[in-house]
Amino acid sequence: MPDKQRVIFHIDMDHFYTAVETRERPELAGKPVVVGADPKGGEGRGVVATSNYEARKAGIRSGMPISRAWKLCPESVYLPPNFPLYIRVSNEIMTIARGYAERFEQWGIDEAFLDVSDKVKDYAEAETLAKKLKQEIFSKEHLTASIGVGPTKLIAKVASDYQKPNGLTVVKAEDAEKFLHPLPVRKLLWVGRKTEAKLKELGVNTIGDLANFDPSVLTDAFGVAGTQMYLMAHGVDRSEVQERSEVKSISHETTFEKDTSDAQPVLEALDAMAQEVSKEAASQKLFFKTVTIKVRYENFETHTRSKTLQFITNRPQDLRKTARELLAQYLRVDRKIRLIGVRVSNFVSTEKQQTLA
DNA sequence: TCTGGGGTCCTAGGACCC
DNA sequence: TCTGGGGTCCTAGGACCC
Repeated sequence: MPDKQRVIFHIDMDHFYTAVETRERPELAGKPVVVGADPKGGEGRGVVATSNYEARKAGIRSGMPISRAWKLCPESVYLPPNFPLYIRVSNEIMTIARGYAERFEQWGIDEAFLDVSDKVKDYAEAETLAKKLKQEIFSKEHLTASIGVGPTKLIAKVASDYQKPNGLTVVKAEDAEKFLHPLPVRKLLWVGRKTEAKLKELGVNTIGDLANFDPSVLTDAFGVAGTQMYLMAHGVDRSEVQERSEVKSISHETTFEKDTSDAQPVLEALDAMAQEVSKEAASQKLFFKTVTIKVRYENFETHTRSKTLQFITNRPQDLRKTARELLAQYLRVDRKIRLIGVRVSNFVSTEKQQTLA
């Protein structure tokens, strides 16, 4: 292979939550299924986590308000997420996939990057290997995956999304720009809704437009991200497939069923979340220094406030007290609260703590 | 359309230290 | 007197990912 091209897989499970639910409950097969918030007859708050392909035919998409999904397709089956189940299945799949890779990087619950450069001698072999991985997952888990194969993480990621479900798309380095350029910029990693809108104002709609744009203008408008975007549009992405290191923060947040300016239920929810979060930290043997609370008012205005303690702790009473202090200024009779959250970060693990001691 | 919950990373200003 | 430069940490907000 010229220039020791890398070979990277991006694997993406097809409509993961609904696929797992349908596997567990075969009577759901063929029906539109939505996993997410309780629609409550169209009055529910929250969003769609995943919809299967039958529900997508009705226009239902991830991230859509559940009330809108209900209007589009009330006859769909609506299920609450069963995360313990999804995590168990995810772990099994990740174990299978990890076995194919020299280096492995999990990406969310149902995606992963694999560096298989040393496992194959060319892209034909890479394609065979990807098929084998899909096959093994299907025979062991009865779930389908889409895989993208490319010389960089970015290209593999875009490729896995190119044909879904149950897809396999292989893009060699020499075909990368031809593959990317017709696609909308939104397909690029890190180009979300806001960035897409700003690019549109500049007249940039496709990845090809981006590749032909003045890179210094992009850097002025977007900083380092602008430079990265320009390189990505040319298929350049030097980032490595890297095992995720330890967790950086632990948080819980909750949206109230009804917005409230009453302090009591807000404080009760805060205390309960503080309890949960400190328990989670303790179970991972982590001590934290920084506490952050989050408040969202009914108009969606969102604030965070954090405090770094002079000591490390994972005691629930320390978290509760700090969280209450941070929240106090946001409890106002004239403002209704929609959501509150608690996060801890700045961890010191027990091992490190022992070294310090 | 009316917007979850769990995360990561970046930016920018200010404090503080040498 | 009217003022440095570099480094690190803290804080608040925001974009993005699944």
